[in-house]
Amino acid sequence: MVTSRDVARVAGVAQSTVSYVLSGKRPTSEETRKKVEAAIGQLTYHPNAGARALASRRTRVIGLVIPFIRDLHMNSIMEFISVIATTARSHDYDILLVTEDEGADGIRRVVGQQICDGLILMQVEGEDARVPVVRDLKVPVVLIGIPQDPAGLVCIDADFEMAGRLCVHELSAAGHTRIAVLGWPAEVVKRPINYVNRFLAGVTRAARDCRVGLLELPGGTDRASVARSVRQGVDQTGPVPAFIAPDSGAQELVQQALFSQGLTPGVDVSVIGSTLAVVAERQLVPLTTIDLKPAAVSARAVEILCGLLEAAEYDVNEVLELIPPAIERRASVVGT
Amino acid sequence: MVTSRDVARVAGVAQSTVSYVLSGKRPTSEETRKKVEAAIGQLTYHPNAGARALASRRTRVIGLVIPFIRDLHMNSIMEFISVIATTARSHDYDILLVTEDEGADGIRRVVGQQICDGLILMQVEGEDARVPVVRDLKVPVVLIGIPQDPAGLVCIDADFEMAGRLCVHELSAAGHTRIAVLGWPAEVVKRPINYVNRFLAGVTRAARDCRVGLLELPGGTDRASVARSVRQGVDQTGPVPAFIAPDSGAQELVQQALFSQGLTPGVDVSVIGSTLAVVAERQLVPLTTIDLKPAAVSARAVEILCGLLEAAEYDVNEVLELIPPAIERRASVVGT
DNA sequence: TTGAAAGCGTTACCAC
DNA sequence: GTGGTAACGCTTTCAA
Repeated sequence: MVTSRDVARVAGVAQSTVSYVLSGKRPTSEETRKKVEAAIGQLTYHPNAGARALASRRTRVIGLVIPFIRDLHMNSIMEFISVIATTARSHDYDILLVTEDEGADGIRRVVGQQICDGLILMQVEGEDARVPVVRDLKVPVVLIGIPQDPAGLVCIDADFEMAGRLCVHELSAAGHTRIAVLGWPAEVVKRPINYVNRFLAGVTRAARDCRVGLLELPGGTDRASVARSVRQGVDQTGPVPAFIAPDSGAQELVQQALFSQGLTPGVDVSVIGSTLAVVAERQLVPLTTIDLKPAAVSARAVEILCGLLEAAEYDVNEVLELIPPAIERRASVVGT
Repeated sequence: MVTSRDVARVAGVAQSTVSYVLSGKRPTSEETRKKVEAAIGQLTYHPNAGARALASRRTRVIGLVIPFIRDLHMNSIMEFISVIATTARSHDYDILLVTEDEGADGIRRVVGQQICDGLILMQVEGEDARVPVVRDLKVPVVLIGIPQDPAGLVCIDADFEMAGRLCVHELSAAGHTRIAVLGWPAEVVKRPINYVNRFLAGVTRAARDCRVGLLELPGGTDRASVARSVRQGVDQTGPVPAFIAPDSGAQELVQQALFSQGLTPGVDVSVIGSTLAVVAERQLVPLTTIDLKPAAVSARAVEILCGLLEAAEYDVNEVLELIPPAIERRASVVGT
């Protein structure tokens, strides 16, 4: 392995000078910098990460705690990871995976071993076992998702409350006076996942503000239960309501259920969806969608953490940042 | 930070003894081991990863080169990552992410900086830009997927050839004499992805062996083109053929297309699928499926790499290991 | 503007 | 079976 000593020898300077040229932490003459850079290129020198971490007490690695695979929203998780890794690299950080099934010990281990400088927690839920662990860690941590008690923590998430409001306002503006909102599947709802509540709170509040009638229907991931809910909404007395399908998995099923009721979304009935996932629209009639911007959320999480890591002091103030969703009109929403 | 010196002081032994107790690289008396372990527990000591890497020239980190997000098979990618991370941990290794968009430089960087001891490359294609880079790296590398020229490389993948054969044999045994096989979508086929060819080679060979007629139909990810292909298969003169739907994304569409032709899979027509993905079966009539065992493939990749890492010598012999798929009969396949 | 040298916290060799 | 100590390759302080 080629070391900074080799570079120094070739460049005819001291080893420390090589270090300073690389870090820029002290001024160097144009001449020596050239010499050092030439030597580095010639020898294809890469500073040894372990030695650097040992001496500088900084690893330039971020630990990413990924959720245990639970077959829900796996593709969205992949997008998060991909964006996080890329954004981290643009700040000269690497990503180390910590699987959730390692639990609290896993988190304490990577911090204890000083394998990474900080942590990002993905998919933080209302009552998350990881939260108490990270709360009194002496490294900066950024949570994606808002736990029940975010006091003293740095959290970021999509603004689900706003997403709910946008859905209702969009439909109301199109002339709808009755809206049916499908719930999330039971697997999601039974755990205390805050974004569900935040979304529904937004919907409820906007419905009140816009004076539209609200019908909450059970959600599901299977064709039968979604079809049942849709039928229930259609069978109400009065005009056919507009539908809000907040879970990406259900959107396609909603379409199909409506079609089989003789209703064409975007023509006879309005449907609006909001999703964290890169929903595969290929099979769908394009519709208005609320984009919760998972990429923006992930990128911002990294930016925030890198900011904390570069800062001199770690005495972090509580942060709660919500990324506003974008509304994507891919087809006009019609009135009933 | 608590160091091994602190542990040594508390335990009343030499620092080197602490190291040896941890590594087990030399015999220790029961008594001192107890003392050291007690001190470690009491102080919650974690060995510093950087110092350890520097001194031992081993990081106990595996670099995982993940494919650039291309919206195809993202959930299967997530399963791979999850299993790889978990398996690596069970061998006391951590996973560092290297995104494919960092390219050759990214790979050379992590190896050069000695951030990791070895590499796993996911989703290796026929002509893969990463292959020439890793070919002459002085760290062990395991490829998931078989490149055009696997000479001198350690490769592992699902046995797609066998999967193709199994599909045909299964249908032939059920009495079918005509089989229609849907291709992969153009996005997949236009790149030289070897597994597609391997699967089709298996199908072709088995069709010849079993003397069944073979009809190759274009694949697709949209409802229209899949429906067109299915109709084409059904409209042939003679009995309705059995269908092979190798791509997970198309399976659901095939079902729907058959239904709308008045054919019920498993009753009027046979369909067999093989998939790398955790296919969402929720909307499907359960059918016979070829399970390509992505988890087994990923776990084995890690096992192989760990084996190479623990071995004294790195002079790796070429390896090409194929994991046989499992056939899952979730409904009987009927004859035409 | 630059060089010399003292750590950083391990591992592993050499004595005993 | 155990202790002392020289690396490992870098960062950073102190002198010049």
